[in-house]
Amino acid sequence: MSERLERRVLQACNAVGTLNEYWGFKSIMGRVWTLLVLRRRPTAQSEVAELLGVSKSLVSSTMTELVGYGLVRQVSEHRNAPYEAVLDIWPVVTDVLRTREWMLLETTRLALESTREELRDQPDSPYDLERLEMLLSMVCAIQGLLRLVLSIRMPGSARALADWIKSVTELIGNLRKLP
Amino acid sequence: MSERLERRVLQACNAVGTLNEYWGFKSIMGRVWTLLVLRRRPTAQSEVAELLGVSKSLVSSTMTELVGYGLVRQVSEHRNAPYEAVLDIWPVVTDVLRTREWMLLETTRLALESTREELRDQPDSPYDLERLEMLLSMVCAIQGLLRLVLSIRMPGSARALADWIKSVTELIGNLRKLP
DNA sequence: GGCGTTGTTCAAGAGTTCCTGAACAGATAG
DNA sequence: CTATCTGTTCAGGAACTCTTGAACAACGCC
Repeated sequence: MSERLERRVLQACNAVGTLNEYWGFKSIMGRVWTLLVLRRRPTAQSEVAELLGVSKSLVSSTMTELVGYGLVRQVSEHRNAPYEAVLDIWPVVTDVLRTREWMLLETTRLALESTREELRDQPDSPYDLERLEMLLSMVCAIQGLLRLVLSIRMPGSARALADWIKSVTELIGNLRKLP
Repeated sequence: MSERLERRVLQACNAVGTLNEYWGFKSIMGRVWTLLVLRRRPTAQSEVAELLGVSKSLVSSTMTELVGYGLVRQVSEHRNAPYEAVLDIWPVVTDVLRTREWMLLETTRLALESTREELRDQPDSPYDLERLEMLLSMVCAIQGLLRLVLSIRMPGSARALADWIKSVTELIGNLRKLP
C-alpha cells in the first residue's frame, strides 16, 4: 500500500474541499465527497474518518448532510451500510442556486423596489432615483442570468460535459461581436 | 426628512450586503457601497457611520478596503474628503475571479493531476483512475467556463447592461437545442 | 494657539463556525 | 449473552470573523 498515493489523494480531497468552501459549503463536505468519488468501492464512515484524519462524529454529521443534499447515498438501508458518491451533481447545484441564491436576489429586488416607490414621492431627498434604478436593473440582470443557468440541461456524464462546454464556448465566442 | 425613506434605504443596503456576503465578501462592504451609490452626493465617513448605525472605526477600515478594491473613491486627496461609489464594478468582479477563483481551480487541477500520475502506476489500489479523470475533466470544464466569463467585455453602463443580458439570453436560448 | 470635528489604529469583546471526545445506541460475531 | 465494532448525539473547546470603544493623529475654525 503506497504511502505516497494516500498523501496525494488527501491533497486532492483538501483542494476540492477548499474550492467548495469558497462557494459557501463546508470544506469537510467536499473532502468526504471527493474521497468517496475516488474510492473504487463504497466506503464505511469509520474508514473515511481514518483516511481523512478527522473524528468519526464529524464524518457522521457530514454524511447526514451530504445524503440530505443528494450528493452521497448509502448502498443499502442497513444502518452500517457503506456510502458511495453521487457523481451527477448538476441537479444539486441548480437546486441550491434555485433556493438560496434566488431568494436572496428576490429579497434585494423587493427592497430596492420599495425604496423606489418611496423615493418617487420625494424628489429633493439626498438619494438619487436614477442610481437606484441602475442598481435595480443590475439585480434584474443577474436574476436573468441565473434563470438562464437554471434552464440549462447539463449533460449528466462527465465525458459529455466536456463536449458540452466546448460547444458553449464556441457559441459564446460570438458574443464578443455583439456590443 | 422622511423617516420611512431612510428605513427603506437601510433595508436596501442590508439586502445588498447579505447578497454579497453570500458571494464571499463582508456584508458591511456591500452596505457601505450601496449607500454611496444611492446618495446623490459624495458622503463623509462620519455620515455613513451614522446612517448605517455602525461605529466610525468600522467605516474607516471598510473604506480602506473598498478603495483598495476600486469600488469606491475619494473625491479629492484631502484627508477628510468625502467618498463616492464607483458604479462600473465589472472590472473588479473579473479581477477577483481572475485571482482568487482561478488560483483555487489551478491548485485543485494540479493536485488531481499529481494523483493521477501516482495512480497510473498502481492499478490495484482502492482508488479508481477513471473516476479521478472524471473529476479532473469537471475542474477543467469549470476553468473553461471561467475563462469564458473573464473574456466577456461587459458594458459599463447599466442601461447597456440590461440590453446585453437580453441578447445573451436569446443567444443562449439556442443552447437548449444543442444536446 | 486652543477646540471641536473627522479619520486611523489596535486591543478586546461578542458571536459564529468547526471539530472533538465522551456517552450512548444499534448491530454483528463469537 | 458478552464483547466488539460502527454510527449518532451533544456539550464544550478552539479558532475565526465581525464589531466596538478608546486612544491617538490630522485637519479646520474661531
